[in-house]
Amino acid sequence: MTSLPDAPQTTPSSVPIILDGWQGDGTDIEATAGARAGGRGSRGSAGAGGPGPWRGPSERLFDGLNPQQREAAEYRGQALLIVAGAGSGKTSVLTRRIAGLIESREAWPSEILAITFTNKAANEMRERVEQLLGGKAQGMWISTFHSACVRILRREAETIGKTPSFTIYDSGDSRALLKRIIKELDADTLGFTVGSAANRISKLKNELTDLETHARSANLSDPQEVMFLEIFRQYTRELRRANAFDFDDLIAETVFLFRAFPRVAALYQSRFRHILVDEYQDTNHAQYSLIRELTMPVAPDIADELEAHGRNVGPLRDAAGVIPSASLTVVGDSDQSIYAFRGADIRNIVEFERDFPGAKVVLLEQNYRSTQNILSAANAVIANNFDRKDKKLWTAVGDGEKIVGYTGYSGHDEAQFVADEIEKLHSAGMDYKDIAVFYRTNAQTRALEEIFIRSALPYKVMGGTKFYERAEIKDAMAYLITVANPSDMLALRRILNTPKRGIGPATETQLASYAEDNGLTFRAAMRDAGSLGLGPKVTNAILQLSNLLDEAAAKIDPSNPAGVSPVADILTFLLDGSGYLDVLRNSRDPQDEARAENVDELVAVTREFARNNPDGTLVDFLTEVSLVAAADEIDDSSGSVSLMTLHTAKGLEYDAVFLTGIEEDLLPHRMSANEPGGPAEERRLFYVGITRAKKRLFLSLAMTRAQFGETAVAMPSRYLQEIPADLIDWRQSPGSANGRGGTQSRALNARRPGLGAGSGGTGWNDPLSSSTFRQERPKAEWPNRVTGKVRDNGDLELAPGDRIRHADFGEGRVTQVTGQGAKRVAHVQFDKVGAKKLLIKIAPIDKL
DNA sequence: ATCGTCGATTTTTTT
DNA sequence: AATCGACGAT
Repeated sequence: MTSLPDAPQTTPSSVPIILDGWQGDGTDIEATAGARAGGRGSRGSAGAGGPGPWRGPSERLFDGLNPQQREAAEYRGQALLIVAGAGSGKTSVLTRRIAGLIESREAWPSEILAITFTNKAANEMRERVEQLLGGKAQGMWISTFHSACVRILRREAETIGKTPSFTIYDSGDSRALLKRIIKELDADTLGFTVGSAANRISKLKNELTDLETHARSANLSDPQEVMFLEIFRQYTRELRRANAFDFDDLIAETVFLFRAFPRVAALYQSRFRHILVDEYQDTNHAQYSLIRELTMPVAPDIADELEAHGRNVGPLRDAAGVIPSASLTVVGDSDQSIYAFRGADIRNIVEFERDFPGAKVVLLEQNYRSTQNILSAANAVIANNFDRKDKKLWTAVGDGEKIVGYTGYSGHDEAQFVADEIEKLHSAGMDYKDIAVFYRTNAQTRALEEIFIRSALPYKVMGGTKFYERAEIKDAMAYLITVANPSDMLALRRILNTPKRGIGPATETQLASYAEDNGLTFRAAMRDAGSLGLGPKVTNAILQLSNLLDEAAAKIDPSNPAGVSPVADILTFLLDGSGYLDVLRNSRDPQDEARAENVDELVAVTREFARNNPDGTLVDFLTEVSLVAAADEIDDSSGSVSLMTLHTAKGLEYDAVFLTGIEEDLLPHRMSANEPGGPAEERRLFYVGITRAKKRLFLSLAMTRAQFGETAVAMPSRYLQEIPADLIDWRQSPGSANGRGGTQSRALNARRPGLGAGSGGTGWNDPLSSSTFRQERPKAEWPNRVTGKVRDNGDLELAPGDRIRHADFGEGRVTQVTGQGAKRVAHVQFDKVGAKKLLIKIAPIDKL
């Protein structure tokens, strides 16, 4: 840490003092650290380079920016909208803008609030800003909407009747709660499902409609409405009793907090002077409102109050005594809006200029990511969405290679194509980590994974069945949650009889009614189990669990003279004391072994957490875990191919991208057909996928796809025809692959008149006539058909030169064997289908 | 209270 | 195909 020159006059001197007031509950690690250090981080070049504090940011910061980017980074004003096409370098602009504000002394780091879409993006942005500044810039808030709101809510919890250790319910928890409520109310008879109720409640919260407001507008003569109201009421009540917020509450409750307590709002309004929001096109109404609240000026009387409470906001105030609103920068691209289903409102960005009169708009159209062929495809596709401002991405890097297309017979065939092409790319020198495979639905991973495992391709599935959603992890987490937040009945109920200790539903009900009758909490009732007149075995079990939890609670009690234990210790204490791990290890269910390993992995995660956050508390850990997103798991150094949904792919880029399942009913998805604006949003999703690719783009689909265990015929996606035919090199085109003659498919494949450079024909750039095609590959024996069975070849010994027979690929000769033990891989030159790599243990092969 | 079996239901995307 | 819940036997 280099020391900083004296506080510059241009910087409001109030800031460090404001920060002092933020140390209250100690949950704000960064701000606290920043305050102790005098509200600043160390800075390399600021003092050394410029002669005086009034100078603007140094030239060095803007190196390599094009004129538009530079304008966006340098503009100073109340409101700035950066319309940033895909790959146009918006992160560079944002980071330099932040670094410039700090370096020129226009702002302290603690006056910056930057909102990103994922934690990963936040961490990257923080790193890049610190890199630009040549040191740590402590006190900046760079985080997601949800993380920022949690920090605010934990700090202000008491104001709204919660404790700072409130639990965050993820969607799974919300659904579990709703399931109980719906069952209790017999609401399913009125057609309610967990999903529909969860959706509706989520929508309402995203619109900032709370229970009372909704009750006022509800039609009480409709029994379904009445029932929904009751579900909503009970759900709200249970959350309150559990001292918990759901995901949507995090945003909505923060807005309500600000609206109900202007003085609390003023703390944040006066602290954050520069607010930057990334992916603005995906903000929903609640998030929009949050930004509006934060960018409100502070009225003179409230500012007086702040000063009366010792916050020196004087230097911020104008002649009328008002603290003017913070400056707002938003970055977005309406063509990449893909979250309407969860309330994102494209109008937030489209109407930004109306919302913030006098706003400056900067357009970034030059793309630094992809080749022109890829961009031309993207432009052509998105041009079919009508009500949009025309915008054309362009690049200076040249055409690059053509897009490759492939139509498989089945999802497995398609997956095999993907695996083969990845192998080719890899042997041509491309790293696995620079390759990604995208799909519309998580269910599509199955076929891909099956083939990838057999091909011994290193891959990683992002999101999907997340680590933290596994039952054994949720169990272990429930122990921790119960310790941190004893009111959380959902968590307590989960561990009550996990592992099995003889406390069944009947006992649970007795405990609950005992608690009710005596005005106790459920936990207190457990401590009193002796006076319930239950069997000695059950009584003992309850008391044992109760003691275990109490002892664990003592370990996080700050008043405990022995000090606070690290999260890892608490977790192992709970796992040992409850016998949870022992039960898994001694189980004869083979899957339990893997579960035990997962739990061990969680312990490792807690250790890692302690390393990264020396002062991190149990609540900090639980928060972090609750707010991890699929994209956060991506480890750039992993050396594996990344598999993810198109939604998760947003904001990422890869050298080579495979877009799979480009079929009707999948992309666009069947469910989107009825939604207004659905097909347009699906097109944007396709557009987002295309624009992730830097050098190579592969589009693939299948003629038949397995779903619900049945195989259904699939049609090529309408969006495929929107790409000019000359951009795609079809290895196996839908035209021929679909030749079997459905009139529907012909209609879909027919070239619309006047479109494209087409010289007529099918419209598909078709290298294989359908007759040769079928002759070569008779439908009866699809070369890449895959049997769903998992085999175990045990220790089949193979050596170079051996002849083998593969269930799908026919006969071939082993050329090489690599790898060890269960991961032994045979390189086989097949007579008919060429070279493949196979995982010996599970490949459907026999030695001849 | 626990375990096993049968049958229903499932798949859109996510913080 | 696979998971989840309901129901019935121990």
